[in-house]
Amino acid sequence: MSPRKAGRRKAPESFSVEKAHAAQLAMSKHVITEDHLPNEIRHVAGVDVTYTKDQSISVVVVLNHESLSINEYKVAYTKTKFPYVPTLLSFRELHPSFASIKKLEQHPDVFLVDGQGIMHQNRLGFASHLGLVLKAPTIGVAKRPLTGKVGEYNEANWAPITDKNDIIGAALLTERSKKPIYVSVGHMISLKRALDIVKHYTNDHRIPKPLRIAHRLVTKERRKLQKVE
DNA sequence: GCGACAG
DNA sequence: ATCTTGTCGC
Repeated sequence: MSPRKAGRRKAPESFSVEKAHAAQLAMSKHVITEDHLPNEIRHVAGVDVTYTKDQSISVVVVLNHESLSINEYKVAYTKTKFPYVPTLLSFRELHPSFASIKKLEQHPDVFLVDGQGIMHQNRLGFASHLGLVLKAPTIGVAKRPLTGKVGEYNEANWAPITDKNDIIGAALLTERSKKPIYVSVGHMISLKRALDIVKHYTNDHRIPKPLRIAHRLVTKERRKLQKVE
C-alpha cells in the first residue's frame, strides 16, 4: 500500500507504510520516559519546519531558560524527500530538523518539538523519533490530538490522555485559551517534567515560546526564499 | 469495512 | 502545513 498523496514529494517506491509502522514500534522500545536531563535547566530549544514547493526549511532556536531570551538559532534548507502522511510525520520532518540542529554550537538541555512524542499509535511520534536520533531529551507539543482518550482535567489544568491503559500524554489548558495543547514525552524525560517545562514557556500564550519563535523565524525564512523564486 | 488522522 | 483579506475580540 502506498502513502496517500500529500505535499509535492512522493515516497520512495520501496517504501511501505506497514514496514514504517513496524519500525516505529521497534524503535519505540528504546524511548526513555524518565528524566535523563539536568535538574537545573539552562537552555531549551524549539524546532519547526516549513515547506515551499520542493524545499524544507528548518529552524532551531535556543532560549535561555532563565531570561527567556534567544541564545542562538540556526536555519537549514534541504530538499523535501517525503510527503506528509498522518502517523508518519517524522519521516518528513526528521532530516530537515536534524540539519538545523547539527549546526548548533551548543547542546540544549531539552528540545520542544512541533508534534507528538509517545502520544502516537506506535508510541513514536516525531518528537520521540527525533529524540532517539539525537540521543537527547525531547518533548512533543502538538496543537491537535492524534490518538488517545482525554480524561478529567485536574487542579493544574491538564488532563491525562490514555490509550490501552497507558498514560501517553496530557491535554494542557493554558491561561487564556479554551483550546488545549497536547504535550507528551518525547525522549529522556518524564511527563511531569515535560509539563513543567512547557508551562514555563507558555505565559500568556497557547504555544510555548521556543516554538513560537521557531515558527516565526521559519515563516520569515520561507517568505525570503519565495521572494526570489 | 469506513473514516479519521500531528505538520 | 500552504494558499490568502478582512475582520472579530482582548
